[in-house]
Amino acid sequence: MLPYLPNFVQKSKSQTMPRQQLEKTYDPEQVEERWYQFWTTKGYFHASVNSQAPPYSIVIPPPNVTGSLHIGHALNNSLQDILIRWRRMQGRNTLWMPGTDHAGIATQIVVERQLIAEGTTREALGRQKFVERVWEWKAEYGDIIVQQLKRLGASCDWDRLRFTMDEGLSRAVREVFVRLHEDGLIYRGKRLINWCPRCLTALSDIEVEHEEIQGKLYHIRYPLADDPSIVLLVATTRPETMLGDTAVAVHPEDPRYNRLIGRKVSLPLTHRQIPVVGDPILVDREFGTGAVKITPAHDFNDFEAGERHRLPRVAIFNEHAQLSPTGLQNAEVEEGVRGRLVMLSVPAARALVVQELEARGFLAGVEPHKMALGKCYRCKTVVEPYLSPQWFVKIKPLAEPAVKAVEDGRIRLIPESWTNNYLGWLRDIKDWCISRQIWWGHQIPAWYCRNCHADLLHATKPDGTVIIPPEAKPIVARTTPAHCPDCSMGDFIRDPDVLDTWFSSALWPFSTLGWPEQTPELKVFYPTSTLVTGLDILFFWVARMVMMGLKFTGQVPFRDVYIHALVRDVEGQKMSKSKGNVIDPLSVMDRYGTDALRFTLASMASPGRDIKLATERIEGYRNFANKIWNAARFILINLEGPRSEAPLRERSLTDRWITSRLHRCIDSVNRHLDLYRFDEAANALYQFIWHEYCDWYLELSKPALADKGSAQAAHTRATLVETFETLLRLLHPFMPFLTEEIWQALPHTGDSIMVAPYPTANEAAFDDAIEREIGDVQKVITGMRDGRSVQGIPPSMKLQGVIRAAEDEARQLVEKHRDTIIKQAGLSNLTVGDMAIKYPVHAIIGSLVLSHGQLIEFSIALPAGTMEAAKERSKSRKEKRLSELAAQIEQDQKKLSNPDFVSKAPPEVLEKTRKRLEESRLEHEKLSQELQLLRAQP
RNA sequence: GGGCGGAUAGCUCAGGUGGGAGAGCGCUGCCCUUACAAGGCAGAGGUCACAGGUUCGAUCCCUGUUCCGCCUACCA
Repeated sequence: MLPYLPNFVQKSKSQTMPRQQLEKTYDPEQVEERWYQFWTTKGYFHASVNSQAPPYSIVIPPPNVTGSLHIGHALNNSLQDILIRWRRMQGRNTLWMPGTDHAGIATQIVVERQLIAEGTTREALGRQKFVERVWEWKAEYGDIIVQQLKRLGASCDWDRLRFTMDEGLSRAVREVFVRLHEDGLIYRGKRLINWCPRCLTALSDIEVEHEEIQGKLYHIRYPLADDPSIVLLVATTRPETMLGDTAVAVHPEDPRYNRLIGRKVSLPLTHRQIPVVGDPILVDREFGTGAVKITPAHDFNDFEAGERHRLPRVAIFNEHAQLSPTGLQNAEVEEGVRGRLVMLSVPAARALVVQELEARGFLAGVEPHKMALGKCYRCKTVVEPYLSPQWFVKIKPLAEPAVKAVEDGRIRLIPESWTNNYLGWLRDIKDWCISRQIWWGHQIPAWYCRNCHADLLHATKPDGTVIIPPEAKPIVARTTPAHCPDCSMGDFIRDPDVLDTWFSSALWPFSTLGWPEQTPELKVFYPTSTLVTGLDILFFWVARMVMMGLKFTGQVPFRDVYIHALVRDVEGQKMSKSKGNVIDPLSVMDRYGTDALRFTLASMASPGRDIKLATERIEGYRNFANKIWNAARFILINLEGPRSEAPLRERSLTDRWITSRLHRCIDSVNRHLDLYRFDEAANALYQFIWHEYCDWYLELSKPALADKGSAQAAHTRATLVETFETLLRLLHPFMPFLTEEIWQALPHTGDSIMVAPYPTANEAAFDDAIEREIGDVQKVITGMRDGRSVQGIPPSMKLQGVIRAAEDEARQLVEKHRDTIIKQAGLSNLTVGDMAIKYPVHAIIGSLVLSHGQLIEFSIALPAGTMEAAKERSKSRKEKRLSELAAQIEQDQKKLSNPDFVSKAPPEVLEKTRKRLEESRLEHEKLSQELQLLRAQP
């Protein structure tokens, strides 16, 4: 235990310096690592499968192994850690399952870049060597993000750290693939998919980002084959694809064109003639010219139209999205143009085709047109629809139960407003393309018999990968098959594709717990309790986990899904390295401390709203940490002497007051955390600690502590320790390091604050009467301070005060607290009496109404000679207040003279209005008198 | 094109079930009052986007408008 003694204790013991000379500011740097070490060695993060306590579990959204902690991670994981620490302190058997994601495309890109820097390439290395290289890379850099999470204070169960490419998780992936295939929910087919010509792989629909751009709509003339005088005008945004057209569609009920259905047009720039077909689905009569070209190999709608009309598919682009020689040949493009077109990129091809069409009079017009452009979410390259054999998950049968689970409340989305989004997406979901043409990832467990496919398996890609044609028959199995079921030979080639990274992520909640084994972990911690995630991966990840969880465990993977917002910069812009507006959480932690960062993020996590983060805000919470630090210093300095064991009711009014307020704060924090209102919980803590505990309670406690030997001091010391220790526990989930550091220095029981019990509100401690009474005292003090502040009187100048009140009750209150008022309002003495007693000669006067409606008047004497200026300032303030009151009075009078209001408003509102009116009148009358007095004076 | 969210103090945002507008930061004034100048005390600052409606009463509920985000979509 000794090496972990906090700074407080070490310093005050090891050096004989007086306690007052403890560090004045909190230094997070030398605190954080020490306590994290301590927690880890003590094994506090580890969850037990043998515990009898009710479980609470969260699986981390696995960050990419290539990742470095960004502010989004910081938010996501701070919130998770708050929940986990809160529940752990509440006594739950808590598991926070950590891990990382192999991030197929992203990781492959990183390692490829490294190879290029070394002067070699992935292709030169070959698949096996390349994958080895990625593993080496992972071994070296893969846990950077893990270290960064630790820096953030994340209390993950690191003993259980997982990786999506681990053997266990890979086994789960294979198992799921095979079972889905057996159930007919996975199939292979040649279909049009989204293709990234830079990554050279297929992408799923949601991996395509749509960007609205100002494009052009081209009108092109297609003359009838047997009567060139008749021209069909088609409209397109992609004129270069016309070379691959295999039909033109018109609406069957469009009188302008329907007589042309069944005839043929000559496709410009080619030797081909293509049919005119009628298609009510594809064609919108209102749009463009009412006639559409059909290019089944390069457009999703056209692909489907092509199926309907059994049209041939002419693919003209290669995998790099360049016009391929064979494509152009198949398209029967005129020889003259073909030579100039070959190997051109899409934009170049478009320019040339348009130019050529125009030169020959086929171009009828160009108009501006807004359209959406699809881009690869990893590299931002424009995505092409590309015809190729791929693996798909038939998703509808999986989506339906996932819809139901949310509909019937087995899964709750928070905030609820995302529910419709989620449901809408799932109800309208399309099959999921899961194969990727990269090397890093889970290779698809499908094999092809070389013997049966002797003629089919010869072609290879430039990187040496064998091309498996769509008609090849896959054997899907958990391990390499021994014999071919058809020919019983044993020579196989494995499908070279790997699975979409999100395929393995979808299994995360149960694969990390050991599935398909029925492990104790799975029994205890599944379904998990809460998932905390950003809305950007609601579809990518959350929806798919629900589908897979239900399919393979029969249970939902989690009960609550808390969806937090994105972190943006002050301007509301998405943070990105290229814009240079990133706030790096690591440098924030260096500069302001981890606790300040965590508290900032928590306090800004309002539901359904993006977080616009400014460093000033973080600085503010760094100051908050320092404030707490100094409150702790104050308490430690004043701790000498016995502490009373007396029950609360025997303690002072202020002690009872702060206890009551503390328990309201406890109540508020717990309630808000229950509702995932991290912001409200954080704000309640901030408000209470700074503005009630420090600003008032610590100040009010000073006189009581002055006489160390007094019984009063013993009571107050006890209250200080009890309340502050409780407060630290209450704050711990938000600011784990600071609270541990201080807690260890305070009298406490237990080894660590992180396993101490979380405070619960004791309603018996709530005391309305005392809160009202102290509230009145605060009002009097503030009123008198205001008076002197307006006159610019320095705090060091003690003034004579007089308080008058007509009612005994009010005078008694003031008498009871006279010492407090004298001290806090900076008075030299205080005279209390009825309305007959005199004010000092040079005095400014004020008045206020107490909580029970009694009016009190007060005055503070000013130094001679300052009266003239003081009167003016005082006058204008009183005038202002007077007009406010007048407006208030008028408003309330109007209400109360309205018979509808009196008869229809609820009684308590009526009562409140009457009381307010009465008090306003009282104060108004008093103020008028004071003002008159001021005016009357020379 | 659909869907969702937002518009409240100079800035960033809170404001369960309608009943005297709040916080943080910033700003102004006075203060080094031995826990804290990363601080204390006090203060200024708002036709709650606009127009209607419901109601005794609307920042809150309803309708419409404008502007701004986000998600989604195959209108060539």
